Amino acid sequence: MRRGRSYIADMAKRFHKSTSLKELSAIVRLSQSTVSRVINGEGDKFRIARETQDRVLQAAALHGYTANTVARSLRQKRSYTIGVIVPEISEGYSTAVLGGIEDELLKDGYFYFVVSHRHRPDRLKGYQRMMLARAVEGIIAVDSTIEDELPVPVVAVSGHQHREGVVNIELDHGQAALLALSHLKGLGHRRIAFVKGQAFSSDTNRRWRAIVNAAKDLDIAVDPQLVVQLEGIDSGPGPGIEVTRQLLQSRRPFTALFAFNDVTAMGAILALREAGLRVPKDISVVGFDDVLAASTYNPPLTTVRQPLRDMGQTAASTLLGLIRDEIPHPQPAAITVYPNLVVRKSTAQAPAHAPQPVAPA
Amino acid sequence: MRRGRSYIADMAKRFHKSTSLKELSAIVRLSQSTVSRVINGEGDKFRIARETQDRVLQAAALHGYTANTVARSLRQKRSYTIGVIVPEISEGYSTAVLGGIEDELLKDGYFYFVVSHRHRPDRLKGYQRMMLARAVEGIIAVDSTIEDELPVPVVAVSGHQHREGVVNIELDHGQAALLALSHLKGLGHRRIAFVKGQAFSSDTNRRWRAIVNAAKDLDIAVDPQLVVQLEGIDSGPGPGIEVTRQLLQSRRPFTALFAFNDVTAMGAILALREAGLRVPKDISVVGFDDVLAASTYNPPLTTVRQPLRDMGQTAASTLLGLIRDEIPHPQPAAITVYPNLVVRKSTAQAPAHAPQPVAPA
DNA sequence: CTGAAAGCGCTTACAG
DNA sequence: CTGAAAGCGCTTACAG
Repeated sequence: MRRGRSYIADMAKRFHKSTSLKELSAIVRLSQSTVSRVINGEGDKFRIARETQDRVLQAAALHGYTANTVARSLRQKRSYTIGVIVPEISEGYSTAVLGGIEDELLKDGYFYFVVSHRHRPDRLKGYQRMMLARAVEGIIAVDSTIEDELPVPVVAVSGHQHREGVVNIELDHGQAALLALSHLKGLGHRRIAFVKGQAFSSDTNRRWRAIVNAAKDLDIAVDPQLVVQLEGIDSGPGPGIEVTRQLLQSRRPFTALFAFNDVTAMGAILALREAGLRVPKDISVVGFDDVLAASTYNPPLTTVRQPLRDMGQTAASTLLGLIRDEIPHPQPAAITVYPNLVVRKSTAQAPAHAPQPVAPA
Repeated sequence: MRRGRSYIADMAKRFHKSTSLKELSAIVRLSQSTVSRVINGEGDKFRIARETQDRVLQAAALHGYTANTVARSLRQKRSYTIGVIVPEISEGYSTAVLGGIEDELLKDGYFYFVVSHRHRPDRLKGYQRMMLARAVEGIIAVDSTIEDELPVPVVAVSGHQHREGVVNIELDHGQAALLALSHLKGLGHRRIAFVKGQAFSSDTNRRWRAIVNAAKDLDIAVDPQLVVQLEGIDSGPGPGIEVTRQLLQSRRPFTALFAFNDVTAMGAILALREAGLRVPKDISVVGFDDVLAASTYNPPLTTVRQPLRDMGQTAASTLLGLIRDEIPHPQPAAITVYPNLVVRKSTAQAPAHAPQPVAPA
């Protein structure tokens, strides 16, 4: 390989040795033990002379000493790192949660690895192993199911894993369903279509049961013919468009649609519009999550808001608590978080008669 | 702290010692050296008997041995980890790039830390230090400027840092501007408004210069009164709404608007609509990036597509090349990547006369 | 109050 | 072909 004249400089930079504890202690003429203690803020605990401490700290600052985290990890058998597993990284739901996780983790000096399994079980398993080999102290699984018993604490966000040792951060789906359905009922909707989530999403069943219950309580009939389910692993609007077209094709009348999530709601709106139906004039649509794009969509989405960022924060602080063993046993199986309804422009008064699609469906 | 009866079990799990090299070698009655070599696939290189190798591999599989990465890192002075710095994690642009980075990195056994600086210089600096203390072997900066000379290679995605040792992955902005403006010109637009990016975004100036050049080439006049600039650090549609309102208030006629990015385009459309203007009938709007939401927006956005995921992949593979010193010197200062125009529904034939806002502006 | 020494779990010259 | 031993850079009993 040919190299230019910057090679030497490059190499020097590459192998730039940052000051080690050994060097620093030689400089201040103290043992590594003492210097280490001062650096780690245990100076007072060991009653090291203030003056000595200052000398150490100054020298450290002067030489830009930062402890090598790898060595520290090896010795302490702690990595100050956790692993986060999400289904898909380039996607609103996961990233909102990641934002919350970051807030909480970094202020405690923890870093995190992120991996996305893209709904492939082998990737999910493989990454678990790799993260463990990297000594992560805990794992946060976002909308992903960890099947194995892991040697570190795990917190599941929307995972619903009722296994000993995992704490779930879960939304109150009963509340969510009630919020959405009573809003729709209040607007006069009686014939409501439902789009269930993909089978692999752990929220799917819980939310559906909650909807069935809420419908019963509110005295709303759930017509099985108006219930469709998302398929495939595509997390974009495609599957929502698809099932809405099917719904339309069945010619079963409805005036409102409750989608599994916002992206699906957007897909549904596309399909409705394609069939010549107006939202919300002809059909009201309610989404779920309140992702960033929900408010700028046209029409802005009425949606059940999940406090995604809070959920990330809670997941992180809970995991940290678990790692530090600060959470009293028995550990809670779940921490419930509450949704609220954000009413925007995709819902309106129900029309007198359920409309029919006009365009080529 | 009170503990339930699962405490012992918990602790056992927490301190679960995975098999060490020492243990494994005791089991197979070989030295750690030999076992280590076999595990690392250097068995043949050291001419270790096939049979011996098999015995080692089997025992490793049986006892689920995985080398402790922390110890390995310390010894080799390599971490197989890189750091990624983004402005904001919960945002379409960065996450698309992250997806590409992940693809490339994980297949080579590398992991990455992500941190977001949220446009605060102190966070940016602090994170650099923390990542370096964690021995990252390289850094990818997404739309962020690294000012210091770092002891590891850095690759900048849309960073434009022409400093020795950093490789920039950059879009061909000249091409991008030409694509957008000739599309608009072809539709008969002559009075075009421009929304420039925030001053802190490193793309802002380059793109603007490219636009000015392309306009000259295409013989399109750039009216300074129709040029506005985004302000603040909000990465949502807010700033776009704001400046479009100002534009409207100036009552300077225009028939098309070229936004700095898709989110801004969405904000602009909101503001236009608020003023009673229809998109694309009255005003055509062109976005930039082609984030996920662009295609589902209403109207679906005509936009200049940046191959974000590819840019992430290229950034990662380039960084890996730099780390392994496989890239010939002198290193390229930049790797250029090409945009393309995605024509959707937010642009149309220019109206005969520039429209005026009708609603309370 | 401070230090000498062991050891975390690997990899890798060096020796045979 | 295989192994004994050093050492990566820390922290932390243990000793005084």
